Amino acid sequence: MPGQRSITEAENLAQAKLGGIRVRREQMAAVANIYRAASAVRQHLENSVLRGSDLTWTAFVVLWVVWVWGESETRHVAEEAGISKGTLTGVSRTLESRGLLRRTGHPTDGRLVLLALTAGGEDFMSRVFPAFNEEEAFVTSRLSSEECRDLAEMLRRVVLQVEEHGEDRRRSLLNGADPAPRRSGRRARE
Amino acid sequence: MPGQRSITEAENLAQAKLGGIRVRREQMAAVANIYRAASAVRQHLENSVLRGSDLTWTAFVVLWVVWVWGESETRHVAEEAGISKGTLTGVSRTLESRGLLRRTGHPTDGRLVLLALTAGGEDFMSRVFPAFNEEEAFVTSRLSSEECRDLAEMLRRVVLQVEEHGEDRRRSLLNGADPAPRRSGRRARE
DNA sequence: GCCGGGTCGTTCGGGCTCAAAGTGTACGGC
DNA sequence: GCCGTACACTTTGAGCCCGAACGACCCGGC
Repeated sequence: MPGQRSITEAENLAQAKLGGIRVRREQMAAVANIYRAASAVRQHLENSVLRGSDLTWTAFVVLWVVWVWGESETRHVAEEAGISKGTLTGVSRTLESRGLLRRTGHPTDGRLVLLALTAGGEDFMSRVFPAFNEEEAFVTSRLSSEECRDLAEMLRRVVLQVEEHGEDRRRSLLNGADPAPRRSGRRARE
Repeated sequence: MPGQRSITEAENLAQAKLGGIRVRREQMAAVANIYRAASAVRQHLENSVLRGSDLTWTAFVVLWVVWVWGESETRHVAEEAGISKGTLTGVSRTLESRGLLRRTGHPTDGRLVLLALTAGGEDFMSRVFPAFNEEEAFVTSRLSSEECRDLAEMLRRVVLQVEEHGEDRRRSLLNGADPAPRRSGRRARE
């Protein structure tokens, strides 16, 4: 079970595997737990409040972004929701077919598409968001509000570090070489 | 850009949307940032150390689990890696086709399948893990080791809360009703 | 007027994701 | 030896996921 014990155990085993090489344990444990917690929270929410309406976490996040920000251009929604533009095309189509989201062309710029909630979508969010927030409180119930604030603040620093320096870092790791191509993805026409 | 400002702004907008209803802000911000940080970290690692070998985060995690724990039964690997058994079937096949993983039937229990690294897999991990750990240090570089420990500890409490009480919680939310079926998934034969 | 560089959303390919259904093995009771 | 229950992995179907390629569009310069 992925509790505290096995995490520590895994660290020791990894250390042994590497012989003399230094492992940055605290950093490794922090990253591992960020991911573990994200999965646990997502799974809990998908199987509780979102299950009844058969929405995925991602679909809900997109809906939430549009609800909060109002009618928006797709690229901003993708950015805020943390998914790629290509993924948003699919997700927004799913939400449209469920009658929760509306897609409209921009009146003056033909390249843009605007997303907005339908009346049903507004209704859905004002009904489901409180339940969602209630579960957010449930999963964090072993932390005080103060601790939640600290936790959020530390995570914010991780996000900012990657946002502000990630690209440079990746470039310098490549050391001038071209980035390796991805095995999957669209190919040039011939 | 999903930095601190927009998060706070989103909270205020959500509050306005709900009128008088209480929003648990700290809890909401904590959950939102857990997910944001997890995505940022995953994306950075996939586009740096994992890109050259064209492995996804999930594939790497599976490899890591098998590397650390040694030859293991698939259900334990799935559990540790935080993915479902069905997903593991696919991922382990990908890794097998890349020559990094070996799948063997259990010598005495025909139901079990054992996963182990090939020589190439061992080689790969001892080469790539140090680089991976280096990036874990990079993304957390705005936190002290002390703060990383605290962060990991708080996240551990979130994970434990969901693991220990999540199922009961979901059951009680349903209030005796049958869980809603998922739209996707296999159908009965007729 | 039109041409070329830039931007936008969409398409595409390979792969991941889950849960439910299905297949096959194990093992205790009789 | 056979039967039923339990268990472990695989298959399936619908959908998410990314990034590169693509086509439609915008706009400044000429």
